[in-house]
Amino acid sequence: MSEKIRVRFAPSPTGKVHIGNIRAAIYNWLYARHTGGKFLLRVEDTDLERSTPEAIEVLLECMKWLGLDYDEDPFYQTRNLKRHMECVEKLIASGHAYKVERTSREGKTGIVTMFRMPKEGVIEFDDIVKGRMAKKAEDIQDFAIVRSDGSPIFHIANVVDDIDQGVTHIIRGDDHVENTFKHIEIFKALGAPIPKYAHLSMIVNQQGKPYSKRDGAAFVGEFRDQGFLPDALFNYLLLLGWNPGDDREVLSKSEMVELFDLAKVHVTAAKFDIKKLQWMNGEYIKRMPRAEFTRELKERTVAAGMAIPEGFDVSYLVDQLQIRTKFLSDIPAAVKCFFSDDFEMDAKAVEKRLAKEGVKDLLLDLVERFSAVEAWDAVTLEGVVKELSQGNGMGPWVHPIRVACSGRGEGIGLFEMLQLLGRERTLERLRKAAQTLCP
RNA sequence: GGCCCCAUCGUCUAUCGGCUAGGACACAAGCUUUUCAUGCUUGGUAGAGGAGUUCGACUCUCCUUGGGGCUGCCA
Repeated sequence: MSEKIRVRFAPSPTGKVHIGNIRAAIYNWLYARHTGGKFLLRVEDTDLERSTPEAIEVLLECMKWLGLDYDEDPFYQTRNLKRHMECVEKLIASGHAYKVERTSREGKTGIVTMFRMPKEGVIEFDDIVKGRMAKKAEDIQDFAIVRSDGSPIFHIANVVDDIDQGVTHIIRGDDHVENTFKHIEIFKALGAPIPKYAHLSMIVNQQGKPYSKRDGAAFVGEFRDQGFLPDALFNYLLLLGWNPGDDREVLSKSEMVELFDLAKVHVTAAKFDIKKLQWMNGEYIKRMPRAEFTRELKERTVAAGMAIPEGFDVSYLVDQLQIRTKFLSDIPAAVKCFFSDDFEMDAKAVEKRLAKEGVKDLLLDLVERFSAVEAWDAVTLEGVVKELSQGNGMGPWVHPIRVACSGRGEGIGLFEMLQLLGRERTLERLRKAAQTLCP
């Protein structure tokens, strides 16, 4: 590759980063890393209302969270205003643009600068993902590039910035294909080389409409808050429109970089499937280094206002919990029964497992039997229940114990849980449940 | 309305003319000696419709239908 590849991610900061947008960033990043090119960031901050320092901070945070490191300093569109206007002057001087009085949709009348599209011929380009694209020039109207208040419009700012940043490949959303025909003419009129284009399909909802916040979490921050891992989100978004050509799905960053091929990106829109993302998240949690999961467990426990007592076997809990965890944010609820006596009793579980005839006696009987065991460990305790069940299934004992001791119908292995709880607390909870929750 | 793009299981997809159409998620059943999970096994469900090209079409061409995008002094 003789030409040095330069791609860019050019979002306008609005305080939230949409997954469709960040997927474009991911594809840009991967393409740059795969080809050894540069991944540039351009902040299109011309909407001064929304492009606050906070909004920009959110954007940078999201990129950092996902590991989308960029080369060179961020390029701020507002700082290139002078160049935009210089280019507009050039276009006017060369006859490619003209001023005219117009009335906007809002009814404001003023002088705007229009770009003059050719009136005949065909504008065409080879899109790396969509293939040959062509459109008759006559089908595209002249369009405004400077507002009546003198500020440059997206089309001119975007193109001039791409020229100034030396962008060679523009990888962006599908919704820009029509703009591309316009932008190509601007590049030509300015005497600049025309970059290569790759248009990415959109992420859509179950109805096939563009995926929006109405369809669920739509912004990167929401996924983070829900406990999704950045690498899982990254991996899932990548797979939404690209695959390595074999059956591999969970890929490391280096595999992604090595295998990514822009030409194999799909043309069709992909429906967002939260279920598969959840599965992917579980896969990533399972593969998480143990030390990291342990750290997360400790941090999240403390952050939820609980303390881990001295001598508590965290390692054993990690053994039990890591493979079962789908969301790191589920950790506090999953560990609460170990670090607090003030855990919620799931009403449905109580109804189903405790509020039944006979359960009270069963629990009290267990208290007695458990009191008698010498060694308080999972194997011994399981032995006790196994003996009681006489090979007919431990369900009748196991479920009430679980609910009585943890308040929930699901969790880590029951006897492992009792071992972690310790004799005193287990007996106490069984007694309490028998007395207060059973008929 | 005009212009552009798209079309394989419910979903993400493999297939670059030979297919008994493969994998993953989800779902169902079973196993892991009878808990919650994990893991494993098994199962069902797909090429929008119609012409054409070809020995042969999911793969190529055309039409129809359906879906999406654009058509701003938004980006």
